Amino acid sequence: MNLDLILRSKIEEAVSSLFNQPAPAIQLQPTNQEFEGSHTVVCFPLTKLSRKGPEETARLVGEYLLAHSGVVTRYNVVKGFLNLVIHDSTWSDVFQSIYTNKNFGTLPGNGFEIMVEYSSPNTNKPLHLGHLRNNFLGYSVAEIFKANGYTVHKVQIINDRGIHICKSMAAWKLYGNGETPETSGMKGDHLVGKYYVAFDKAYKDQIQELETKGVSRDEAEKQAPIMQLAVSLLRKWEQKDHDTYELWKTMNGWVYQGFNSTYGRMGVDFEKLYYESDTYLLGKEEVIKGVERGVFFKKADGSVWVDLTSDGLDQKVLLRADGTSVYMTQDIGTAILRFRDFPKITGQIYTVGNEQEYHFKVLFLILDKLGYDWAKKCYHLSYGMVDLPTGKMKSREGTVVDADDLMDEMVAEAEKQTRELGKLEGVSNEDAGKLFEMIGLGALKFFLLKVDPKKRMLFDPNESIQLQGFTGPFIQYTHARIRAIVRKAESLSIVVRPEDLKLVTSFEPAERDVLQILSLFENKIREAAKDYSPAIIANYAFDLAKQYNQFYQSIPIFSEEDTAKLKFRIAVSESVALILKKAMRLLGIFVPERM
RNA sequence: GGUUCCGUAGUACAAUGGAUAGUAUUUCAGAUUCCGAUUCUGAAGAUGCAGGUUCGAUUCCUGCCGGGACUACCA
Repeated sequence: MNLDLILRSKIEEAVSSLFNQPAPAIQLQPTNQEFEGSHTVVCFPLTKLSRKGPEETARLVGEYLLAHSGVVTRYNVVKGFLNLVIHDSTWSDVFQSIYTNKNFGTLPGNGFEIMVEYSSPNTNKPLHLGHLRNNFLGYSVAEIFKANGYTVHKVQIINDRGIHICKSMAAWKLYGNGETPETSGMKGDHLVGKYYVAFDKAYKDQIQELETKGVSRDEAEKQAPIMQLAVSLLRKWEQKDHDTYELWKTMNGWVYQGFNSTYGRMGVDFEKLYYESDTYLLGKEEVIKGVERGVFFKKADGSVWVDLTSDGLDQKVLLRADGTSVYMTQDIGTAILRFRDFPKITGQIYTVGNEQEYHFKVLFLILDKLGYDWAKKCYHLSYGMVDLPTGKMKSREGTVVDADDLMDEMVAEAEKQTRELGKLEGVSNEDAGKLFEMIGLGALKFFLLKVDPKKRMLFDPNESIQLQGFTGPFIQYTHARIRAIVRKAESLSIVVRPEDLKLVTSFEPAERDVLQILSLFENKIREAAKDYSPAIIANYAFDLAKQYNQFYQSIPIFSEEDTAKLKFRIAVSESVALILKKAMRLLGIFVPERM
């Protein structure tokens, strides 16, 4: 039973019966701490129907609920706010339904199928801090949709072709001496990234050298030998030149190995991978068909464009004059291919940074113009950049934070703090290692997810790993401590049966507060899916943990004589632990049994 | 220039148009016979500026100030 929904329907009933008019949307919100009650109805909007003052209107609704709802035991009116006190027997019913429903927080299948794309890296360098926000966000949103009853397909598109990888290939050919991940001991993606950096350095040097010889900057950029090598590799690749193609495959293979180990550590997964090298040709076909159908047009030089001026945007190129495809062309192909592969999906979520908002606006418009009705069901899950306390993260300023390095640091910090607390007696090295990993990564994920995705955010590694405050480890700790309590109860042979809960007929305020927030979980999951925002779940989990700590502090459990009350409190603890666990799962945070 | 996002305590984040703007952290003052002292209680501290819409505005509208992103035949 969902108390929120019950109350809403009762209030609607009250309004329509009292004022003989259909009820408008009911504004129901949690009651402020300073007033008695748990739910508050905002009655100002109802005054138009009642043609009475706000307080009188609230009083009438309150009286009606008292007489007819069966769940309200008292009410009070402050200005136009109607504060409702829910009957303890109703709280008891609500709690029993949560406690006995092991699937609480997982809504039944709704028959819809969607696709979530996230990560989608280039293959010329390792993942960085921005990718972490992307991966955690995409993974979490996918999990949230699953919990809402959707069938979800997690995918990514890998930008495996183009000048960027050819740059790494060029530098490797010139300076690599046949170095491989095996001979160098480096992770494959880092090795390829090293040559991308080497390319950049050599390129800059060569430009400068040419400029001192009097060549113009534009010319120097084109003439630099290493750039010419990269361009020739790109051309050879497109002609499927054997050696070039093999080198490309080899180096991409190194990168994929590196990525896979990073993804494994992050705890994210994918059902299917798409590669641009497979989709760009389909995109090209679609564009050419579009020209034939008059959706696009060709300029004198042979390049193909789409005109979006009627939609308030510019003209946008789709094929270059030389017939090669651009980023947009590939994305058109990828989208179409995905809907062919998964004909039942009703929508697609693209997890991509907000610097590409314009790109996706254009992409969805183009797909719509091509006549694909699913174009309207595509959504760009846009997120803001992640800043560091030390300054902005920009690759050209050399302050990119590598994802692997950052995870190492977080885990090392978790280890340091845990050791300082001296909590590791009797824990094997292997278990301790797993624990540091759980805490370090939990801190990282929670910190990146607790902020509204669309906002630019500041990541402070030190703050994130604190075991107190609005952090992942605080949630993990609370869960671990509850599990310890439950184990203790089990060791004392205390068994809680659902019927035991009926014996508790009245609650302390702290108990009611925990029950109230417990009962909101399913609403929060729905809200999070509607807003594509794991931040809602993160905030909920923190509130629940905090509320539980107050409950735990104010009402000691094992010093009680009253066994009914004792069992009730253990059941509350179990339920909180279960829901914290589900919330952590939705956020992709590992769940420790003890810390 | 155009489009767009953002400006909330020292710091970092909240607030479907609702009550005295929440929470964390920091600082200060306290509590704890106990299931795990990584807990709890109290105090101090904020909506960039100017108008408008209304019973009511952090939220919606207009202008200004400040910051970011986009505005490539790059990906």
